Amino acid sequence: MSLRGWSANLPSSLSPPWNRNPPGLMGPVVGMSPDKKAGSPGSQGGACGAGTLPEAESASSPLATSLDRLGRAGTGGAGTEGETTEDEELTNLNWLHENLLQNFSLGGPEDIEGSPDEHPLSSSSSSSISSSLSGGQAAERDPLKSKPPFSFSLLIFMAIEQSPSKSLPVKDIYSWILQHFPYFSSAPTGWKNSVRHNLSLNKCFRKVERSLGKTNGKGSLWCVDPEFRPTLAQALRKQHFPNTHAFYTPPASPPSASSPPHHLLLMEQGSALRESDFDAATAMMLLKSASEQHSDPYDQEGPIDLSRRGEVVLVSRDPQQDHNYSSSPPPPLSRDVPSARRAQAPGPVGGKRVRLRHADLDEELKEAAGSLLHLAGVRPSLQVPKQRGRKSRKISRK
DNA sequence: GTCGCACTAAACACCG
DNA sequence: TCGGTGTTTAGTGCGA
Repeated sequence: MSLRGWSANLPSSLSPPWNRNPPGLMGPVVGMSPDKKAGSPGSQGGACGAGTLPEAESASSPLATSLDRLGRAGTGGAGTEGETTEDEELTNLNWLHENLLQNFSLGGPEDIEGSPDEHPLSSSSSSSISSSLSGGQAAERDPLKSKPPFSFSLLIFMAIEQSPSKSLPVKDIYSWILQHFPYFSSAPTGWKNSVRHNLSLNKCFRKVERSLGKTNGKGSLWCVDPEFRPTLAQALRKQHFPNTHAFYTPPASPPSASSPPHHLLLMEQGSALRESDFDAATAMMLLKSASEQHSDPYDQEGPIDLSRRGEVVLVSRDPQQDHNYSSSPPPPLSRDVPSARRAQAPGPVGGKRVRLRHADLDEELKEAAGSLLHLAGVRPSLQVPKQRGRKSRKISRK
C-alpha cells in the first residue's frame, strides 16, 4: 500500500497534512517555475558545516551529550550530508529508545513497552528512509516530498539546535533543511528567502557576529535566542504532537494488540518515511530542550531536577504560543517583528517564563513520552499536527 | 467576517 | 560586477 493508499483510508482530518493538502499545497513550489538555481541546494548540502563553519564543526558544546550525538547524526551535523546513514539514525533512535524511554518513567512502563523486541522502530523508521527513497515508485515518493509539517521557524530552530555550536550560518541552515526535508531540494529557492525572512524577523533567532575573521558581511551565524528556546521546543512539540495525549493515554488495548492501529500498519509498510524523520528531529528537540533547560547557561533558573516535580521553568502554555512561539510580552506578536527583535535587549529577559504547575509538568513529560512513543512507531492514528501550512496557493498571484 | 499567523515574493542594501 | 546575505514590505491563504 502506498502512502497515498493509506492516507486515503484515513479520514481527512487524520490524514497527514502533506497528504491532505492537495497538489496545491505549496502549489507555487510545485507549479512554479523550476528553481533557477536548482543546483544550489544539492550542492550546498554537502557543505553542511564542513569547512565553511569550523566553529560549528569543532565547537564542542557543553551540551554535547548523547542527545547531541543524536542531533549530529541526524543532521549530519559536522559531517557531510551523505554521511548520515540510516544506520546512524537507527542507532540514535535506539539510543533514544534505550536510554530515554527507560529513564522516563512517568506514566509507567506499560506506556512504552509495546514489546521492545517487536518494536516498530526496528523494522521501520530508519530503514524506511532509504528504502522509500531508493524505491522506484516515484508516485509514492511524492507525498514524502511534500512540505514538512513544520514552519520555517521550527525548521530553523531544529537546524540550529542540532548544530554542535548551537549556531549556524544561513547556508548551513539551508543544508540542514535540505538534508532532512528533501522536499526543499526540489523547491524553488523561494524557501531560502523564507528562511532568511524568518531569521530576520523572528525574534527567536539572533544573529551572532562571526569572530573568525569574518565580520558582519556575509555569513553571520544565527542562533536561537535562549529565551525562546523552550518556547520553540514547545512549539515544535505542539505542532507535531498536538494531541499527544490521545495516544499517550494507555489505550484499552495495547497498540501492538490484535487490532493494530493505522499507524502501525503504516510503519510496517515503511511508509512513514517523512514522519519518522520528523519524529527523530522532534523527539530530539523535545529531549534536548528538556536537557538543555538543565544545562542552558543562559537559564538563570538553575538546573532542573526532573525527579523533583515541583517547579520547572518552562514556557508558558498560553494557547497563543501554540502558534506563536515568538510570542512574548514586550514586542508585538505580529508576524513581522522586525526591529522589535533587534531593539529587544539580547539575553535572558525575565518575565517571559512561567512556572508550570505540577500538572503542567506532568503534561509536558507525558508529551515527551508520547513523542518517544511516536518515535517508536506508536503513533496516534496519524495525528498530525494541525498543519498551519497553506493548503493551496494560487499559482498565479500576480 | 475578522484577525493573527505562516508563508511567499520581491526589492533593496550591504559586504566580500 | 556578482553572488550571498540580511532587511523590509506587500500580498495571500488558512485556521481560530
